[in-house]
Amino acid sequence: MFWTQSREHEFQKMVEKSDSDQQSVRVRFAPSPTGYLHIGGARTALYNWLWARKSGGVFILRIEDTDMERSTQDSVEEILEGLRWLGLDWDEGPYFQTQNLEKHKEAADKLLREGHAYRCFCSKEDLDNQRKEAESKKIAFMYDGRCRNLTPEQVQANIEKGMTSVVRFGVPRDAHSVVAFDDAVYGRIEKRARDIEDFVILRSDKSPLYILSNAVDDALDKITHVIRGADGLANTPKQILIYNALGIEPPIFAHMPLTLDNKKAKLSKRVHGEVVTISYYRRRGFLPWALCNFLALLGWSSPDGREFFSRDELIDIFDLSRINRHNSIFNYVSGDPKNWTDPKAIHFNATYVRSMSLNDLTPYVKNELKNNDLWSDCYESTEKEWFLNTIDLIRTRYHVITDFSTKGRFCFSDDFEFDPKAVIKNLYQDANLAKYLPELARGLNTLPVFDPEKIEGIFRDLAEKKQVKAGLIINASRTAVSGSSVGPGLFELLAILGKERVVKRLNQSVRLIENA
RNA sequence: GUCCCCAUCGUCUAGCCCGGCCUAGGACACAGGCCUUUCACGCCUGCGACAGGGGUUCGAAUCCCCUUGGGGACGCCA
Repeated sequence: MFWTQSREHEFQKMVEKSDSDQQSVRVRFAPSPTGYLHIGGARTALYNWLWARKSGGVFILRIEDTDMERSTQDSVEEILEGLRWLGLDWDEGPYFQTQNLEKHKEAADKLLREGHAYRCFCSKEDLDNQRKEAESKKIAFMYDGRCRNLTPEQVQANIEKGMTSVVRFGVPRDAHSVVAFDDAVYGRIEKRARDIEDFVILRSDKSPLYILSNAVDDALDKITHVIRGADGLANTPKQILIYNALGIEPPIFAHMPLTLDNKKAKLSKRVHGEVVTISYYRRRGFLPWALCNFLALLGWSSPDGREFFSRDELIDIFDLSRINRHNSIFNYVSGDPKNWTDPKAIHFNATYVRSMSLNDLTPYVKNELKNNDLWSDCYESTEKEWFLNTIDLIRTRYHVITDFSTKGRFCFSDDFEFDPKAVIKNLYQDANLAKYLPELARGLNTLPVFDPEKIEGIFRDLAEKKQVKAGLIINASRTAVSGSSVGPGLFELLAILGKERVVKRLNQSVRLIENA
């Protein structure tokens, strides 16, 4: 009676469509907005996105916001923001599951009317007690289906008495009934119908449950491949049952193994902190594609053993069939400042930072410098060549983009810090440095061409003249001009910094030395 | 407790489907060395795994069974 003619028609169309022509691929990422976008979610989104792009299909974003109490707008924003940053652009959506609530109810009504579902008047308290008791006796609890055989008259009578009811799906109970499907990753999965309980699809307040909403939305969105975490594996037989009862061809399922922590527990912000959130990687200076590349390899491998791929290369080579079946571990150990996240993830980022084209890298560096008041527009005009040479020189030892504004600060500002250890090691080493450095500055100042070769000549000459090892003045100079004891080859570095700044910093360092 | 899934170096994994090419390959991490003005990069070397037990077979990491271990699901959560 609630089932209107037009809705009926809609489902009918769906049925016809699904078993006619081979449709193009449609996949979706369907997060629930109850928190942040995390590593696991991003990986799921990535695999869906890759599959869509590979097959020339459509990637849909659907926000499953039916849990009104826990869903927040902030969370939606963060998820969209995260996906955008990762570069996982969607073609449709974001759709919101709550928008389809009526359709979910209609599907439930249809199931009810056609005898695939029934009203259950058992109270929640009653069931909870049964469950608890079963648990204490260590026996499996499954709803016994006692309301399944209520006659229409009994149902009517209960309703008139004002009893509340939920709608349960009536799982086929023929002797050897089996629900089976071919998972694109796990292969054939079979489950005996007798091991599936009559699950609830509509609450007593008539609101649909996820298991129903999700399946109906996938049908409505004409999803062809459901690529999701393996935690959805156990739900799948139930959803297949729903599809079958609705007369809809189920999508192809591809369950991907889960990513756990090094104790094989679920990753969560609560216990692991920000390191599981995507926004953290953005803040810590990760390149979005480096993260994607790393994530892609958590549960998937290429046929040729390669690990680094451009976007297009990965899209080209990615395939559902090479997703493996065992869970992987996100190798994060807390309290290690160097390996603050999975070391392999850092390795990927560092490799991208030092090997990607300067053209692709520059926007990230620009943004980082801007955020730290180190940017100057001339880096894109008059000083462009200098800027490019500079980041190319310093990037080889950087791991993350933030390094450009911290470790690399001395290149873009005179206001940088001196590492106390470096000062002690390189500047306090020899009191004569207070004389050598200004002398060096004078020598450098005479150079008409400030290039690495000429600069080195000045250094070597001075070392010989003073009868000291060149390393002494080289290392002292490094600290004097950069504040650090580590960095690129010194002569190249000085050439980049330019005569004026070098001479000034060399002379100023005398004060530091004299304070020793 | 029931059902489902999984099992190769510390971690990510190749090999498994279609047994022999596997004294098990690669990557990260770690250790040592080379290069070097430092730190990186790079290069070289080392460390390091087929969970255990049965079968099948001339031959098993690969096939089968059991055990063990791990994960997931079992909500009027999603």
